[in-house]
Amino acid sequence: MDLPKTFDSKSAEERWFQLWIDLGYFKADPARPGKVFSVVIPPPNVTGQLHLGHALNVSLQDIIVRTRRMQGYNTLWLPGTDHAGIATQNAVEKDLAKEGKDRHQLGRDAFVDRVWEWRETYGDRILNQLRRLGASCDWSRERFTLDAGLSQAVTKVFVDLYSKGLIYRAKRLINWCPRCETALSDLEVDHKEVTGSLWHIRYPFAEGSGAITIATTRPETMLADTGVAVNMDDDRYRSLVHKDGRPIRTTIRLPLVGREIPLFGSEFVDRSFGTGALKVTPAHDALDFILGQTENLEFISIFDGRGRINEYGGAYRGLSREEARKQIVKDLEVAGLLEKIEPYRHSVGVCSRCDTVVEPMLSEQWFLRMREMADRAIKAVKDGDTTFHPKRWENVFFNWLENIHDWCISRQLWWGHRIPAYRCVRCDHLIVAAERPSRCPECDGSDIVQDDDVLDTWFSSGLWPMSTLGWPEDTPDFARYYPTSLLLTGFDIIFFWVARMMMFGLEFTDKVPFKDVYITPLVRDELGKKMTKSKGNVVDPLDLMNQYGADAVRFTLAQLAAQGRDVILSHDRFAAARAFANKIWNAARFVMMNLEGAPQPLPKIEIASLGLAERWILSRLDDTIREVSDSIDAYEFNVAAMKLYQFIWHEFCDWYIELSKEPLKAGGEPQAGARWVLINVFDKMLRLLHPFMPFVSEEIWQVIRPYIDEPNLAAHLPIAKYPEPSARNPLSAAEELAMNHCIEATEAINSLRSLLGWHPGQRVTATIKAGDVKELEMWRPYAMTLAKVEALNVDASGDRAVFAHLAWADVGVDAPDGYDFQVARQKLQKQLDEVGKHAAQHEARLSDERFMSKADPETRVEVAQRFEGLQAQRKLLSEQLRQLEERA
RNA sequence: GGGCGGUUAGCUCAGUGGUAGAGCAUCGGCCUUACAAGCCGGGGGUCGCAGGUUCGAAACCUGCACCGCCCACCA
Repeated sequence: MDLPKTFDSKSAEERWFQLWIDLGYFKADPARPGKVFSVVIPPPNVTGQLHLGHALNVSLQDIIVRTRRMQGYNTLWLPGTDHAGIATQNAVEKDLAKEGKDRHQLGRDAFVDRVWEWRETYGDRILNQLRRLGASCDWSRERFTLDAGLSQAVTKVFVDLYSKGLIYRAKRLINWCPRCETALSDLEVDHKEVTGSLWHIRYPFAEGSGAITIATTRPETMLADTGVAVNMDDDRYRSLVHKDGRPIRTTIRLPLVGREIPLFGSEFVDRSFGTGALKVTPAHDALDFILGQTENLEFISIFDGRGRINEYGGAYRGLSREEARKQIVKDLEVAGLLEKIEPYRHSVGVCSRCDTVVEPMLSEQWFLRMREMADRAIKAVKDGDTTFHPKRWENVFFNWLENIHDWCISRQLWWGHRIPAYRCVRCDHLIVAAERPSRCPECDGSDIVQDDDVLDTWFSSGLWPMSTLGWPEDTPDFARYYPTSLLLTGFDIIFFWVARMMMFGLEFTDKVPFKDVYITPLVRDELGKKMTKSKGNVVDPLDLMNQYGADAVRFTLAQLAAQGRDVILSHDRFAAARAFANKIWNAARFVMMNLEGAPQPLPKIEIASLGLAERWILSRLDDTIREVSDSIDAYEFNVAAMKLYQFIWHEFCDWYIELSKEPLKAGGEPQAGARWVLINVFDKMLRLLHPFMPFVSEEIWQVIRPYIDEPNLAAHLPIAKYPEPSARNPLSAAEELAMNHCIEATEAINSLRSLLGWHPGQRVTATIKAGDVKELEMWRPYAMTLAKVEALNVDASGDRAVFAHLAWADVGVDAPDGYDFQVARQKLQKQLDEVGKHAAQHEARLSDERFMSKADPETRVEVAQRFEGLQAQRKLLSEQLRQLEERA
């Protein structure tokens, strides 16, 4: 069969993926017997656009999922998307803004309809992009966090946690985003360094004269000040808060407002900061909130939901925080109370979704008590029920859970799971229930309204491994596939997601939701920078796939995914992976070229009757099978990828294909043997490669498939049996050694020729003589063990095939005309020095009593052998040098 | 302020106690009927710095420097 000269990745991707789906290869069946391997995908946001983080994540998952499936596991990889409450709502709001509208103009119902429309339009986009990568999910089981079943799980969990007393309602200081107009959890606040100012403001005492100067970065919040604090040990202020060893209170008249507020001492105040005096705004600052509680201060909220000054702000009412700040500073200056302004670098909290500076606000919200659940999650990991890879992430996990605060789970958004809490309009009685109650159990009133708030999007994500499998129903899927085998995700959502799944899983099923957690590194650009839209350094995986093919993208990401490292992109690597795909493709062309007229399938051949080279490559294949599957088991994707690369390119292509040319030409038994080995190795190799490069492997495998002799041979690679190494090594120990020496000797000959300046370009003729092993001996004393072949006359033009023959033979080489003995002599001398140095090192070691008594015996033998080899090499190099000098 | 990770060839990275490695780049030589997206070869590294442990350290320990990240209520 004729194959085109280069591999067309695009057409292969389109053809095979659809076919695999149509044939149902990725469909999981809980009724099927066998060991289970189950994974739920970290659901991308519906608004999402595929980025390299997804590509890495999905590639690695697909590698292990495809491997397990081929290994015969009952495999489920469940895909889906997350409604991503705040993110999606923002995206749709932005879309609306283009039409000059905002969500309030639409109203809640119309807005939510609009988001659903958005979801219809874009929700599948990212999943299609994952398919483009070749993700072998069971696409018939696709889930969405707002699906009916998943929503029921959310409701059940909320109601249960409420009845257990773990969910409660409380008025606390929370993070408020004035743009999104919702509460945020601590995790949803990013911290950003900004250059602001430190305003020094004089706060006059209420009685008598004088004032205390406070320093603040937020003068506008002074409208809500209800106290001023100093450190009680601060000499400057001690007399103001202490008298005769007893605390006293000095009263301050708040400028611009006129309210009287107390001055008090507190250990929380840092004497060295600013003036050592702190204005206290309990309703708008976390530290001040604590001070307000301990000092029993008044809590005044000065901002409305949009961050504007509210009705308590008097003349400043209606101003934004920025406007209020300007105006207040100006007014203070006019009043002569502004002492000075210093530039000051500090960090502010911003909404991680819209970058708006968040406002700490006093607000009544729903909270989830975390302590007990967190302790259980910690214990589960400590007990080894769940293991992180790499292990160090466990410490990050522990650290967060140990210091966990209660989780603010309510959001004042419109897009998400509505909180199943209801209130009787008549008597204000609160009812938390799965179904809307028709009557108030307290007053029998029928006017009942549901809580307007929705749940934090991570509340439903936290149930993902359970809810997607049908929980709380006891479905066959849930029974069979929960707990899942592996969670593969990025470290950035360990807190948001991994920890919460652990806690919910343990709380509701008494089981960890996953046995292993593989944490992927962060993908960075070529300069090592995090890829963000604002930096404009985002590399689109779709572009990469178009340029290099999906296989090359997957393979490269696997190669770069060393544990514990950031992934840094390198276009060279993608290009190299594409070249690799093409290399395999061309190897396939070679094989097919040489199968003309061969029977289908090829008749089985006794391993023992095969030639040495044939048995050698089979032996190397066995090693590779072991190494690749072990590496995958250990989640060392980069190691597995490198082993495959090395074997396929540098052993199979560079060596075996060259070695096979001779027997293929010879016909008869040698040809049949070589053909069988080519097909056999290629087959196994493609099966190993398939999880990494599904498309090129399938494309080729289909072509060679008719020649494969296997009972019940699978129709396609995704369901083909994963290779296992042969029970017995096809090579004897002696043969293995000989073959390795053969390769080394060949490389040595090449090296020698280069070293001595006999470049292939000079077209020297080498005469290969059976029986005379001088030249090889020179380089490798153990070359004596090489197999003997018939004498050949070959044109030594630098071809691997020719050298393969050289390696099989004993070589004598004559110097060409015009050979520069001087240059050769210098190079040889350098080589000799090098070898001498190594030999001396070894000799010193061997004569060192401490080494001989303390090193383990194996090492001693090894060193002794190496020393002997070096000695022999030195002797022969000297001899060669002597000869050269003689001839010169 | 606490914690984590990194520092190995020009670049991107493997290497966890025994002669410093790979890919890419570079240089020299090859169009050789699978593949020039290829083949053969060369050059290039006091393994961030300083101590320590050890017969032996890139690797283990201590300290330091620089880069990056995470957590934290310094106004």
